[in-house]
Amino acid sequence: MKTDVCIDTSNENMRALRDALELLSGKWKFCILLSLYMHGTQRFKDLLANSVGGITPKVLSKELQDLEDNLLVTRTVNNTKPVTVSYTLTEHAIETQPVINALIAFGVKHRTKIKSK
Amino acid sequence: MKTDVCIDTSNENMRALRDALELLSGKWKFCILLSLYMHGTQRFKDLLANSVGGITPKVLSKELQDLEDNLLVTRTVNNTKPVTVSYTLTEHAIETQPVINALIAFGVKHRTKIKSK
DNA sequence: CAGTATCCAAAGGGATACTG
DNA sequence: CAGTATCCCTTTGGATACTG
Repeated sequence: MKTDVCIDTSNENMRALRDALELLSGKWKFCILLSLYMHGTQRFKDLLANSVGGITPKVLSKELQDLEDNLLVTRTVNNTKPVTVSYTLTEHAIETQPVINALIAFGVKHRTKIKSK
Repeated sequence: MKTDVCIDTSNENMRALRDALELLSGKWKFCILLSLYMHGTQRFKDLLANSVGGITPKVLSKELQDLEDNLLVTRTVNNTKPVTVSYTLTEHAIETQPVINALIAFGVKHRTKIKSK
């Protein structure tokens, strides 16, 4: 007798994948990270109006908090008048770079693939 | 005078990233793909009960249709009694492998990072 | 400027039962 | 076995206005 398919809940890869998705899945997190990669440190206003097109302040605020809680971005209040706030990637955020690069590569290839359908 | 920050809507990377996310974001798509990578061709029942823990038939059905529409999986009806259906990754699905690997790697590292908080 | 508050619509997803 | 159908709840996200 043979147990043919193992249950993936007990699988480490599946577990790690689900962890990653729980944090990063959704419409905005990767876009924010990419924007910070490309432009470096940015202010709330810049993320809102320029680099992450279409996001609203409420959503951006919430996404940035999630990223901060998970040690992927740092929030810095600047001594300016009026006060400005800067967001920067942490060292740990480097770990997301391969994911983003792979997603972009897939997006590019997928576009041409679907076009030729 | 200097235009300091470009609008990312016109950026190819951001565009590709958003395309990829539109298709692959969510709780299940990557899990289904990973499961097919690990176990090879599988039947609906196996994906449902064994390899993708927790998904319901309605959702699995819908996710598989999405993946099929986007040329990532192939659906095959087998000549058995009762009828069975097999799902296999397409050649094009190889393009998602780097994303999944990167997500898993991130998930592993992120777990240890957050634990030590 | 950097958010929050409020309100609301749509999508995602789960439980359960049912069908060919 | 491989799905669909129905119902319903939660989450996500958008519009808009407001505050320190």
